[in-house]
Amino acid sequence: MTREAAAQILERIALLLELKGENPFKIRAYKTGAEVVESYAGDIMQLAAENKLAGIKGIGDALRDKLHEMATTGKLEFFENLKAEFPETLFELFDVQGLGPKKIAALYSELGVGSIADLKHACENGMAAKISGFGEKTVVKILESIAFRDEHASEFRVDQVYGLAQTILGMLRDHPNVSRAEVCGSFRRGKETVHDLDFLCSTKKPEEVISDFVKLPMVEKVIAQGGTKASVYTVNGIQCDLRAVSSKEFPFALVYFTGSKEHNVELRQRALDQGWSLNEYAFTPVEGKSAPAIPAVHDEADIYRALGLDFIEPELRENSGEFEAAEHGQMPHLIQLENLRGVFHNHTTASDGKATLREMAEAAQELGMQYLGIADHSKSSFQANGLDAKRLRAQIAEIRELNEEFEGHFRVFAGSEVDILKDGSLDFDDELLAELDYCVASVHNVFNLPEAEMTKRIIRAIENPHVTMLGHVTGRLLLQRPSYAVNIPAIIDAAAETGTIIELNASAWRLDMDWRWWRLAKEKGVKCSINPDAHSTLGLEDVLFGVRAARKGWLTRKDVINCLPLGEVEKALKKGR
DNA sequence: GCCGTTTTCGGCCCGACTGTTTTCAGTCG
Repeated sequence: MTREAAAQILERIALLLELKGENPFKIRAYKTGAEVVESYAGDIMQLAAENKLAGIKGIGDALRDKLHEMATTGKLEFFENLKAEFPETLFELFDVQGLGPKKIAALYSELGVGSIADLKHACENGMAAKISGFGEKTVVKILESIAFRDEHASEFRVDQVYGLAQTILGMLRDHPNVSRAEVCGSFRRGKETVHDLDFLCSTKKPEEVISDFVKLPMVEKVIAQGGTKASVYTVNGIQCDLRAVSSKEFPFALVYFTGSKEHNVELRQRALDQGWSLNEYAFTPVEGKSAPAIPAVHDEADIYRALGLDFIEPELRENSGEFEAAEHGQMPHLIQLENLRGVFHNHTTASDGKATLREMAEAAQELGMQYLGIADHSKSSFQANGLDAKRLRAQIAEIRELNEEFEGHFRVFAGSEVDILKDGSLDFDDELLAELDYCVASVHNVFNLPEAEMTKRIIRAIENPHVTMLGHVTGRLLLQRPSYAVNIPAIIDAAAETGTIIELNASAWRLDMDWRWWRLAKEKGVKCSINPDAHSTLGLEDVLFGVRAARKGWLTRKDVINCLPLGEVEKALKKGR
């Protein structure tokens, strides 16, 4: 059994015990146990199998025995028995906003609600509203949350499909009969969520490639299979399509299947203006029209060039200004992952991170970074073990001490992710903020303010001269929670005026501020910081998703402060201090 | 269920908000 599977079982035990109204501290012990199993540095399942878990904080006698059972037998009887008391689909109810263990327990025991479908039914027929503690508003909120969920039912965050996309692409490229292969569609365009993965390959033997594709180990169900295309569902319910074309057709098909539809419509119109028709296979002269000779096409750039355009990066193909830029030689030189020199906004075990300060610093160096910004939560974020003034000062001292070891070739910046309180004031006083190298200000509570009030709240925070950057501007969690009401253009204006950096939170859950706003921000002169918001050493690698979003937002290395080398970035963190 | 220890059981994470109820339980961060 993998550690992920074991951790999930412990988490599910915690949920079921909550439903049964067990001692909350016992429940927390299981949750902590799940965390430990997931993030333990070392092969915890091997240790569990060998009964060598003694001394690991958070794993006591009971969890030690349970982990041993899981590691050796592949299952846990205690969990099997517990699980059998409830329907399997019950877990999905925990995804509904506003539903916690108590309400779920009431719904289940009084109405037999055991799935989202049951829940929807019970809300619509008025039964749910009759349960004590439930009312009209609760029901409305539940239905809204279900609708939001339905709306995004077949969508996936990019982190959910990234590994799969790379694996399948690798397998296609390794196939003896495949010469070129690419992932197309919204994935290639760098969208924040996708609903399927579109693969394209060039081959002389399409049928063989297709037939091998549907037999890939991760394929669970074949939806359709023909001579040149196939659709399958993989283990995680992700739909993957493959199209096989000839080498000559490949560039045309690549443009066509990358999209967007709107981009393709404009592209085809431009081809027509030139006397050519364009489809996924070729340029063809339009009959009865005099047209220039069709040039040879070997790659996508040749197609754009033939139409008098500079190459348009896939991320920009949304028909939102890219054609004008490509026509006039104004395509931005988009930022690349390799341009990043450091990362801000990261957490450690001091608040809710899983790795220590030192571990984070080592991991950042391992990734080739020149600096690492720490920004643990502030005291109002109790749930995240936020630091109070005393602990923050101790952390600053610890960072200064650690920096001496690096002798200037690497640096940890001492920061804080300070809560923006309801009225726009900050969780720490100016005196303490002044002791930091930088400060990220973020909203973590009271999400339901009217737009004007929320906007005012955030602007007040960024007007503070100590606030270097604004964290996750809208608070959205992709596919799970919409953003709170906030006037983004007004925020951008205020950031421009005060010289405040806006974060592009690179966590695949957030990607916030959204790529759609970055061109405006850039025009106004607002700088971006691509922040992984890492809660573990692995989380640092989320900058990858941030760079994709930044590219989609037309950003270059000049727009992103963490492309600056160590010697220069410090200046960028100063804001009229 | 875990931890620490004044070695055998008491303490363990706080506060705001919402909607319901009428003083508070449940949820969320």
